[in-house]
Amino acid sequence: MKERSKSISNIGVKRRSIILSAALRAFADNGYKGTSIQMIADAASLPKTNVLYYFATKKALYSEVMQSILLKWNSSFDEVTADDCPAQSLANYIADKMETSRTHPYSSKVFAIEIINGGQNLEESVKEDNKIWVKGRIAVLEAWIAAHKIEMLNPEYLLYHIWSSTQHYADFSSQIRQLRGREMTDEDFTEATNTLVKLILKGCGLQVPAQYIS
Amino acid sequence: MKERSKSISNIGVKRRSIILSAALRAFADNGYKGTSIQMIADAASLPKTNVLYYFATKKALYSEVMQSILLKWNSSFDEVTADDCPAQSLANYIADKMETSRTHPYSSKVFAIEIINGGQNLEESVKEDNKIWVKGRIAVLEAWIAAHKIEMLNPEYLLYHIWSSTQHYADFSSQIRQLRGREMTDEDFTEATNTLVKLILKGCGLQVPAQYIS
DNA sequence: ACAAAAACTAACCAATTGGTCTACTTTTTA
DNA sequence: TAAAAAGTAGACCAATTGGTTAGTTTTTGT
Repeated sequence: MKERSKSISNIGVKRRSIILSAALRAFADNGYKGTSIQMIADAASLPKTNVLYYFATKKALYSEVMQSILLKWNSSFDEVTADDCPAQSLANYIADKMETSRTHPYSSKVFAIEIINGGQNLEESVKEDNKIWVKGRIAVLEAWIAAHKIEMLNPEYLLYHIWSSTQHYADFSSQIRQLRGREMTDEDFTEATNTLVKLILKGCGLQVPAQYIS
Repeated sequence: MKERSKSISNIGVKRRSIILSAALRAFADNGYKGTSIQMIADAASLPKTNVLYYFATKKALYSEVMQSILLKWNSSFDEVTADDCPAQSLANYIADKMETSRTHPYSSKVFAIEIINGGQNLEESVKEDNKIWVKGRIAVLEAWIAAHKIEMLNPEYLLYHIWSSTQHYADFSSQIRQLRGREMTDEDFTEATNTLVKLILKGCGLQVPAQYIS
């Protein structure tokens, strides 16, 4: 059995992915400036020059980390239309975002720091794409409002509300851990998700889908 | 009229406060590591050594910035008891936090970055104080739940919900600005506050106080 | 087996950083 | 009014940083 396709820079692909993981974690814990290439190299058990062999500059490495983050952030809400059920769609979106917070906390943190610091390192195209996405989702929310399917409110603020309350569980995990004295378990996340779904859906005057009632 | 008390190192007090302001802003925009003493000195129109004259080390300066932040974060919710009206108390708390986001965005950002990065630079006593505060507030919320004044839910998650959704307007202001194409005005903040109050209070099964209906 | 391509790495470098030292000026105090 | 204290600031330093160079080792296709 040959393994041609596998062998083409297979090792390179693996190393790159190891470096990207180490970098993601390091950037989340220390910020862009607070992370040195040496730290990433150490975390990946590689010499510094090897990291620079795969990623020409620190900025380039950071950019790729950021890109890999944004790839993970697709959700079922992307395809929701005005014909879909608001309660189900919003509940699923909240649950999706909470799942991302649980499984990819470092991604959320790196993104958060980037935005807090002004998003200077985000490519303009990424910002524009996001703007388009938001416009589309707001259109759906407005259609629901017009059809009296959800309460009247500024849809923009509803989106911010969902983003902030779900991402909080990733970004502020250290504070949450400190307050409870232990890490959030999977069960805790389920309870938190159901609480959020209930709070937000009731806030919009919607019934909570059965699957989100604990 | 003499001015004895005023003259004692008056200039020092002023300089220190100017440096602290410049440092707050710089830390918010660039993170701890991303901020150099030189940057702060430039922003304060002082030579670098002058900054180090007032603050022995960068860490010491950062600590003082952090302390000044936490001082600003008192709110009427601190004194709320089980006898108070949940709807009014929670609505006021949300409005207080939104007002802090509006008037002290840099403080919120520096604090957020600190927590996201693990809170390594926060003194243990600060964390303990916060833990005690949270315990006290949770006790009040539990009393409200027991008295059927608000819906049954995990009070901890309600607190996180309020923190995250209000602080979002400070921390993620660059994203919000990008999406709307302009800064949030005071009127926008009022609308956002009222929207949040409505969402969260309805979520808890409470009536929105008249003053928060736009 | 072997040449080319890919992967790796030690040694090195210029720039920036936090911080010190020293000397000077201004302000306060007795 | 003179000494002491507070404030200002240039020159300097060791450590760390991102990045380069130049050469070696390993992998690969033929």
